[in-house]
Amino acid sequence: MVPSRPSSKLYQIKSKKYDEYGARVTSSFDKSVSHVLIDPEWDGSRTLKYLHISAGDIRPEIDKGTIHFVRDSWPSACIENKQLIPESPDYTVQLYSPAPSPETTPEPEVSQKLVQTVISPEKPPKLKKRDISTSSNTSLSPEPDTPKQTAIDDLNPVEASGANTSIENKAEKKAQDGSGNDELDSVIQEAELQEHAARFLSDDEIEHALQTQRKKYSAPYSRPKRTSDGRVLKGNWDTFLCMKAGEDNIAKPDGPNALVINILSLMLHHYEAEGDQWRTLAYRKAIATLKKQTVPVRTAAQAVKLPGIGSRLADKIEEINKTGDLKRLKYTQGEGKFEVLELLKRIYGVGNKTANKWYSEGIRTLDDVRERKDLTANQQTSLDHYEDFAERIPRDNVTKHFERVRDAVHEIDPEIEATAMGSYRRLQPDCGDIDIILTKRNASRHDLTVTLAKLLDVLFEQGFAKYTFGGIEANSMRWLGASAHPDDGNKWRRMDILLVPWEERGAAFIYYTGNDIFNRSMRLLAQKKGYRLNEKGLFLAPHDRKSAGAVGPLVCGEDEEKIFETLGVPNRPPHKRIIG
DNA sequence: GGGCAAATACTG
DNA sequence: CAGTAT
DNA sequence: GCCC
Repeated sequence: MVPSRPSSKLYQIKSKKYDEYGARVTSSFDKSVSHVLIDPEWDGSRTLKYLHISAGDIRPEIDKGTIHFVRDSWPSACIENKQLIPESPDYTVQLYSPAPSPETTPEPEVSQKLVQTVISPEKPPKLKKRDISTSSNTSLSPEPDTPKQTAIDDLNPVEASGANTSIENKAEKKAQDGSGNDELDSVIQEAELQEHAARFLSDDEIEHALQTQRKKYSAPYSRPKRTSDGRVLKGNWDTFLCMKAGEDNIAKPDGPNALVINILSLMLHHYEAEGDQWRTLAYRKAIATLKKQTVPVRTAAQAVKLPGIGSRLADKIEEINKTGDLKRLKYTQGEGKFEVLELLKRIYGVGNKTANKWYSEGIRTLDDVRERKDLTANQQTSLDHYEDFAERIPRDNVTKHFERVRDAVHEIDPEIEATAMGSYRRLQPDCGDIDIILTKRNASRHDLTVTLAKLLDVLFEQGFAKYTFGGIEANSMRWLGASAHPDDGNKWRRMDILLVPWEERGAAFIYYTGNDIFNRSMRLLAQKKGYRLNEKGLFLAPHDRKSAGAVGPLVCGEDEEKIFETLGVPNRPPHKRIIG
C-alpha cells in the first residue's frame, strides 16, 4: 500500500480485510508484490518517487502483467462486486502518462460510483451481505454459511494477476480451535452492539467485530508464512527500499458513508438521550454496518439489503444521500443538547428523565444546576464533588482505597475475603470507581450485613468514608458511597462495597468483573446453551420460558472457573475480558 | 407483536 | 410509583 | 429501530 502506514487504523483494517480474501499486504516492495494499492490523493509520479523507482524501470513489469498499480479502492470494489474488476481508468494509476499532470487525480468517490457500470454485472450468486458482516442473530447460527467463501474464491487475485508468490492458495483450512472461543466470540459480537454506554461504535469495536467474524467464517486461505522481518530479497527488486514509513496519519473516519453515519449518529444521540433503549440499539447496529461498507450506500434499495437496516432506516439513508440532510433530525435535535444532557447525567441521581426535564427548563450548565433548590441530597453531594467524581482514578490509588477497606474489615473479621472488582480486577491502568466484594465462607447474609455496618462505622470514623449514596440503612447487601484517601489527594471517589454469599461468589465475580459487554455475551451464550446466568449463579433455563424471575435449578455459583467450564468457555483471565 | 439480559435496591 | 443506579 |  502506498503510502505505507502500518500504524494507521485504516491500514490495519484494510490489511485484515485483504488478508481475509487471501491477499497479503506487505510493507516491502519486492518481487512478490503483484499489486500496488495507491492512496486516492497520490498520483503516479509521486508513487514512483516514494518507491524510489522511475517509470521506465517498472514499465516492463507492468506490461508483462506481473505488477499492477491501482487505486486502493480497487480491492474494495472487487469485493463488493464479487469478482475481479478488470483494468480500467477508474482504477489503474498511470505511472508514465505522457503529460505528467502531477496534482490531479481522479476522485475515488467518482470511480467507485462507476464500478457497477464498468463491470459486467452478471448477477453474482445470491450472496447476502449479512453473511460476511457482523450481524445479530444470524451470527448465532451454529452453521456458518459458506457460499460466500466459494464465491470469493473467484476473487483470489492470484489467478487474475498471474503474480506468483504474493498470494498463496492455502488449502488447509484454519483448524477450529475447538476451545469454545468461537462460540463466545460470536455472541460477543451480538453483545457489543447492544452496549448502551458507548455513544456509537468505536473503531476498535468495529475491528473486533471484524476479527471475530473472520475467525468464524473465513479462512479459506491462510496468510502465507512469512518472516515478517528480514526476508531475503532477490532479483532486481532487491535494491528497492522497504516501505516502512508510517507516522502520523489521518485516516478518513468512516469511509464512503461518513455523511450518512454522522447524521444517523445524531439520531442515535437523540434517541439515547430520550432513553429509547431499543431504537438506540437499532441505530447502533445500522451504523456499525455502514461503517464497514467500502463503497457508498446510496439508495434505499441497496441499504435495505444490509444487516440491521430495515425499510425505515433505508429510507432515511436515501434521503440523506439525496438532500444531504435529514428532515426528521431538524426537529429532534437541539443544538448542543446532547452535550448538556451528558453533563447533567454525570450527576448521581440524574438520568435521562431528569436531564431532559432540566434542559427543557433552561438548565445548560452546572452552575445552572447549582442554583436549583430542588436537588436531592445525592444530587447535591454529587454536584459538590463533580470534578472529583468525573476524574479517572489511577490504579495505584484504587489500591490505596482498597487496602484501607480490606485492612479495616480484617480488624473486624479476619476471615472476610475482600476483593477489588471491576476495571481494577481487569488490570486496567485506571478506574471510574472502586468496587469491592466482601464475602466469607459459611457466613449468612445477616452476618455479612452486620460486618458491613461495623466496617462503615470504622471507615466514617476514620474520615475515609465520606458519604452514603445508598445502601447501608437497614441491612443492605451493599454500600454505595464515597471515600477519600490522603494518598489519593483526598479526592472523593465513588466506592461500592458489595456483600456476596459464599455460594454466589463465582457468579458475582464474573458479574462484577465485567466488562459490561463481556457479561452480556456470557449471558447470551448461557441462554443459547439452555442456561441462565446472573450475578447469583448459573441456572438451568426454566422450561416454560416467560414468567419473569423463573429460573431452573442452580448449576453452579460458587466457582468462577466452573461456570466458565460449564459454558464451554476457556476461563479468560479478567484482563482478557475487556471487549469493545 | 414480542424480544433485544436481567434482577434488585434505594430515593423521593 | 417513577426514576435511577448497580 | 430491526428481526423472526
